[in-house]
Amino acid sequence: MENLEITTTLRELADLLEIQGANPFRIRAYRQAIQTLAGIGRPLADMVASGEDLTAIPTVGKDIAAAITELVETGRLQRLEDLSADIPRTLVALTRLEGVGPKKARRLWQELDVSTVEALESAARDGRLAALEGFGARSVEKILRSIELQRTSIGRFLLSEADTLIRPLIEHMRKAPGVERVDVAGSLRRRRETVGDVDLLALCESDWIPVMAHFTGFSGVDRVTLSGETRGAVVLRSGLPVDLRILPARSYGAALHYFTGSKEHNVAIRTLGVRQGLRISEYGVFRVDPDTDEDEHGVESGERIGGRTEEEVFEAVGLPWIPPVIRQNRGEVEAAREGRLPTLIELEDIRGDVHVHSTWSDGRRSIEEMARACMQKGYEYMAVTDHSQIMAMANGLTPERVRAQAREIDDLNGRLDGFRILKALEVDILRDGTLDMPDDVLEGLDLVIVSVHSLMDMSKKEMTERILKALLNPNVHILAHPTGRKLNRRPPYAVDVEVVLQAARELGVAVELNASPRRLDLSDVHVRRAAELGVPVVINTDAHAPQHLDNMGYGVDQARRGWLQRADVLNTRSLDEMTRWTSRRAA
DNA sequence: GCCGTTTTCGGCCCGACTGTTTTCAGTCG
Repeated sequence: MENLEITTTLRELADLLEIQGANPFRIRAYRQAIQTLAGIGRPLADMVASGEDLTAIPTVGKDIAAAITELVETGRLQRLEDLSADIPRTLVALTRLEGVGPKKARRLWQELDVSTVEALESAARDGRLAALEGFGARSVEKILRSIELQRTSIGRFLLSEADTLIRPLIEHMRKAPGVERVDVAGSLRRRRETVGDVDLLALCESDWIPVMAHFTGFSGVDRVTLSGETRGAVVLRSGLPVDLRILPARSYGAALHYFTGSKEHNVAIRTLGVRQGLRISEYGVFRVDPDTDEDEHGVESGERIGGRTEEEVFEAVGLPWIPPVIRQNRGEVEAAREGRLPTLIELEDIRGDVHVHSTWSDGRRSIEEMARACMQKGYEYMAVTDHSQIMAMANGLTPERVRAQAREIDDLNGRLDGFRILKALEVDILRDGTLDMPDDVLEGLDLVIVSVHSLMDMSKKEMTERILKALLNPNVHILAHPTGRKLNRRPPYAVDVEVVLQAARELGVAVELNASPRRLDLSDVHVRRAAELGVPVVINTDAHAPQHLDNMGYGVDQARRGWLQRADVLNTRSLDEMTRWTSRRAA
């Protein structure tokens, strides 16, 4: 059993306990353990198998260790099954809606007999919900809006989740009889921010039947939805649907291209082929024989002129290989034809992370630990950007604590060789656009990030003005997670991104591409626009623990989807260039 | 439910905001 499955199960248990009204600290204990477990790179199943003491993991005690062991060994959790006999598990889905928490979910169930999102929607529409004490017209409206959003994003997995969930199946398929290689295609290969399913390709020149049996026989399979000779489909226990196609070498590149998509990109490529008398399909590139009747076109009729590799497919239509991340039919075919494909930024180009939290606010590790983790990545610098004081829950910094933190950073900078910690803050943009920190404090910092964490329901006009006002403060360098969205959870707040980008250009402010897989904010489209406008983009992880620094790759993927090149991204610059840029605004 | 002692029970981050209230519960971060 995967770590993600274990944490997902424990999370469901915690959610149900909360709806039940259990001791809040007990629930917190579960959540803290989930948080810790989510950051553990090693498979818990291995630790169980080798008899390691799981209670050695901080926040994991006797009971949670036993739960993990039970899950690994039996695939089930008795206490969750007992609990769900009393409380419908579907209530958990209600708490995913904005404005509905455990208490309201419980009341909806007990007082309206509503236990599913569908039933809640009916109750909202026929007036029963508004009649319930504590609910009014506005909350009904908010709930309906949230249901609508959930409906459009339902069944989609975060890119990071799909990466994790598919890995064991790929390893499994690499051991299938006669399989020479296995590749990911589809939206996962294109690194889309969320994926609905995963497409796998397997290269096999021998008998395919045992390969398909190997696939459907994988231990993580919940159900098999399709099992033919060349194509199979399963749903994993995690809910992730996976398609497999088995192909011979002569078609493999064509299939990889075809199943990588996007659909729109494929249409563009096929159209190019048609003009040159070519038929391009997942089986290969074929020269159409004009003497052959239309209905005599078998899948492999005509002269095969390519298909072993993707390069052959592109070459057949006179193009260089196009990176999967930009195969969106957003100009890449034309750019390829004209020899002006971008040289996309790479993870190795990144030289620092300038949005990192520490235990001074809501981070989980000290500044030194975070800095050492950055050094291990080969970075030259890191900015500590703890929260400002209005983020009370996050233990935000007062001006006094900012000064105290500066002394700690000075000390560390004196000790860390070849690395620099920048004194910085993530300052909240208040309702009126002023900043949650006096200017004289900001003036003493190396770097100032500003962001919105409250009052996200403002009108577009108000929110845009609020952010613009914040950017006008000459101490501000970077606008973090500019739209506030959380994938599959919360829509972006209403803000005119174009106006903000224009202002950023005028004022010399950079915009962040927040690399957290849950945010990836700005979007590919908006970062591309930023680069087009000449607004520097900075890719940051917003790390609250060392392992979050690994999310940089997700930010880079997103940047690549937005066509960004190294020069477009601020934190590809050296420390000297970076400090020159940060001191420029104040000058 | 976990942790750390005060060694076996008490403490565990809490302020802002919303929508509904008329004094506050619930949600969010």
